[in-house]
Amino acid sequence: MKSTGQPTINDVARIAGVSKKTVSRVINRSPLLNQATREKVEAVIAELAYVPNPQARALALRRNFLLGLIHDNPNAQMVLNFQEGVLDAIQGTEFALVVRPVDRHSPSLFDDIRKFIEQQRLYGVMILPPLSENDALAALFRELGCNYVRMGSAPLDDAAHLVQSNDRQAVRDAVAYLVAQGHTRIGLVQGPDGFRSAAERELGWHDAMEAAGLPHGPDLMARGNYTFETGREAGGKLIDAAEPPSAIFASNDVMAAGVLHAARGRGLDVPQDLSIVGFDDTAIATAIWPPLTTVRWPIRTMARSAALKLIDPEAASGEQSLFPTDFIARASVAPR
Amino acid sequence: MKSTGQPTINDVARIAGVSKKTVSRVINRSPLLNQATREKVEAVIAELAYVPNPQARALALRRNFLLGLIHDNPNAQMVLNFQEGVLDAIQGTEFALVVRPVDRHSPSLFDDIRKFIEQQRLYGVMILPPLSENDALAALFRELGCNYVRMGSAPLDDAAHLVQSNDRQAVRDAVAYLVAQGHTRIGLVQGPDGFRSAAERELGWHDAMEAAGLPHGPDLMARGNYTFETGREAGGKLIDAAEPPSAIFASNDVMAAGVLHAARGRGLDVPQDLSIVGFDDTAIATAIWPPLTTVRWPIRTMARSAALKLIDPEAASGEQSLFPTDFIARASVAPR
DNA sequence: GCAATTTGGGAAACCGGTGTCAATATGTGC
DNA sequence: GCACATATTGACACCGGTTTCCCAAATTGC
Repeated sequence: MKSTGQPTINDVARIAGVSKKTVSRVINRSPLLNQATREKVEAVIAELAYVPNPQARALALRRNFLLGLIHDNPNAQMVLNFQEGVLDAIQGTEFALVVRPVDRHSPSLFDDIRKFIEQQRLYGVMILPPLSENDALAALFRELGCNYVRMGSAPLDDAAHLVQSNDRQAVRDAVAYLVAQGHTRIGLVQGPDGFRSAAERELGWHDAMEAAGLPHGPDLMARGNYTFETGREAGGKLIDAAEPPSAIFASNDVMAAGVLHAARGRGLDVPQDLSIVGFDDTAIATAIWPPLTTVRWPIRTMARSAALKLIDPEAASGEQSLFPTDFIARASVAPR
Repeated sequence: MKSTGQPTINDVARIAGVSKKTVSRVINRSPLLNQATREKVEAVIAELAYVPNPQARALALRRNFLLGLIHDNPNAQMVLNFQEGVLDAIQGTEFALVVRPVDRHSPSLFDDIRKFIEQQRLYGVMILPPLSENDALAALFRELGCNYVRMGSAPLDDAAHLVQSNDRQAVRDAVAYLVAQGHTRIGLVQGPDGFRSAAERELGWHDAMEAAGLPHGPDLMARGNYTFETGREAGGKLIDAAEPPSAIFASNDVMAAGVLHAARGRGLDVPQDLSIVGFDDTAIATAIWPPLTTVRWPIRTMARSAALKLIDPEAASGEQSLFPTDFIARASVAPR
């Protein structure tokens, strides 16, 4: 007779006058169960406020109900939105979300992740860019028999293991908008080497410039690494060129803010002297002046989809895995 | 003979030629164990890459190794830094971090949290502001027998359940800095009603103004709710006043960015015409122009401390629970 | 050299669930 | 009224660890 602690299935069984197994059947909505029995047991469950012990279930079922999120992303808002999206998906289920920030430059990265997976025996993991672009890492998950979903900006894997946005198309459209505003020299601040998203966004710029018959040589390109400071440097380089652009597309919002900073430091007015477009629509896009024209991708929805793919692959197989982006026009672009 | 799946304690015991219990003793570093036996078992463990099943351990020990993080914070960078700090603390242990974003305005907030705690049977939870300021919530955790630590800007609880920064002192110092720069009319953009941090920061401003014998009436105060937009409105209100301030302290960085925005919209130069100071030192502080003078609080260290308090209360009892802040002088302040 | 005391390690029960399979009612066809 | 199918429930082993209890071997004291 234990009075302390939460009630167990044995307590419920004893009080309801049935066997453990019957209680288990009620919990799991087994169809072969008498209605009267079910109601009797449910009444006791409600009375005791009984909640099944997930650890015991995990042990018996040989799988737990933990979803992992592995990330090393410089964009906090993005990571948090992703977490919220996962929560949308697991709301009301017995799943929980375990987070694991990592350092992608750590030499022990793979060991750390392996240890994490083996220790926690996760039901599945979700991987955020840029880690998600690492095929060796995906191979590790397969080797460990751990279900996974990668979040990406381009085809990395089969649909079952991926949620993605079409960054190339999105940037193509964004740059086409600049062209429609009369801009003919449009600079590009590239993202870092090794980021798939950076490569895709560069391709989008390239596509749009080529389609419009506009120049798109290396003198219109400068590389950053998704940080404010590198965006400022790259922007400065483009602005200081012999033939500076009248508009710049930066591969993310933070770098776009850097470009803005560089322009202002040189006495340029944005958007009159220079139009700027970013990517991500994070909080900074509306926290700077002028507010930034940018591209929003539905990260929360994508996160929900990623979690569903892990929880219930069959049900999610009908779900899309390529998500559309939104172009958000704000005051940082003016007609030429 | 199971070839698939991870090795269990039984596999180790069989191969090492000892009993389960002996293996368990090795894992738990029981002292009453022969050195030779220990080494033999350890060799087998290493060979099989055996990792104890945390679910089974959790079941047998009647407690699991999950730390929960409950938050509803508008500041993504802060939440993420906190997560990283917790990870610092649990690195190398068997603990994992489970996150749970919530909506503090949801009518089912308490039910949701109660369900979360009961379902997951967490080892302990950490609560971030502003949720951490809710005493009824703390009472809920006590009722549920769930260990908790609150993160706060002022005394909310006994030291064992709290990590805090001294916001009042920090703001007092920051405003004193403005006074030292020759400013005599210094405005305050308050944080939202009901936020303890907002109240503390307001007190700090009040302290400093009073100490300097400067005016600190309601005409120098305007309220925001920690968002950019409200910061912009509050800043506009102060600037448009009959006798506008030459410097403004905003209770967080995002609102400070809003004030900057408002100033620029009215043709003021920052810092020449208006000096601005923020609070938090989040990413936005250096992503705007001019970079923001602000106050940094050691959130990552505080998070580490919070996690330690949960994991090992005795060891952490010596730890401080009041953390010092840093004043970060940048270009958004100029002498009057 | 023998009893007393440590020390090392095993057997079995247990944590709180689930799966398998058999047992017990109930209903059906003849 | 009887053999048989079917619906409902329970007994028991099991998931992979830990704890309790106890015994055998090794060491010590005399």
